[in-house]
Amino acid sequence: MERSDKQQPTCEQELAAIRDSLEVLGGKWKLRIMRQLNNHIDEKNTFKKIQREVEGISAKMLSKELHELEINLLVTRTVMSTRPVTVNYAITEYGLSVFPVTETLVDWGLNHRQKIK
Amino acid sequence: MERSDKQQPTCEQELAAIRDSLEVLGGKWKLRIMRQLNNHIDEKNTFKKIQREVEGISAKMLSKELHELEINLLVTRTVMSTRPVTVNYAITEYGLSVFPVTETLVDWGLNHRQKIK
DNA sequence: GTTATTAGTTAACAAAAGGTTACCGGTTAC
DNA sequence: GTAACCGGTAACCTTTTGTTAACTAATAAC
Repeated sequence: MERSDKQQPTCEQELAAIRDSLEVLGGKWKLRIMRQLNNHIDEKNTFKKIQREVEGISAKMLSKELHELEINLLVTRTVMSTRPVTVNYAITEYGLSVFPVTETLVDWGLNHRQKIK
Repeated sequence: MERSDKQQPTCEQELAAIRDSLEVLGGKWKLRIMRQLNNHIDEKNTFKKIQREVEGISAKMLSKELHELEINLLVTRTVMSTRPVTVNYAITEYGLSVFPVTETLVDWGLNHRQKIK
């Protein structure tokens, strides 16, 4: 271990890492929600506001997806003492790390659409 | 358009591109198959050989996934005139373009596992 | 003729993901 | 009191995804 302390992951570990990434970022809504929060990062993003702006999502799915994003430390949930009570969701510093990943997915997807058209 | 001929994709186009990427590369088996083919790129990779080496995959899924990869120009399918007939699958030049994408997924996934442990 | 091999296909089923509707508790405005 | 707004939850249904087991056609070895 002269050049680095990092172990090379095994093939199995790499496959597990891909599964982890796709589990946390995959599905129909997670990245849409993340992008929505990121595009309005200076504003208050309440549950209802997100639901209005992420087109087509139901309360059930939004609730579930936000909870999973929160567990994965990508967003924070803050109950505000307004009346009626509102809940603010915000991207975390760590949550910003998903955007380089999504960029590679965007680039590959755009290129692929050209390729197979 | 002074600095580039490329149009900036709209938000909708970016979301569509992410969907495309996840559709082509997502699911339980596609990236496993691609990695298996890439790790044995100098060898003949027949249907049965792939099935033996991609642990747990059924003939039905392997058949379906290979067909989809072929449609997306990521692998080629070649019927060999051996007896009994065998079919060789190989990654295309274009197919290699998925590996930079998978690397970012691997890196993010490995980092994320550290983060939430 | 029987068995084994390759490369699949088919049908039935189970599990996971996502959608729909109705509803709850707390609060405020009318 | 009634209706509306917020942030959900629960039950149920549909669609998508993946699994299992049985089967085919062509060839070859015994």
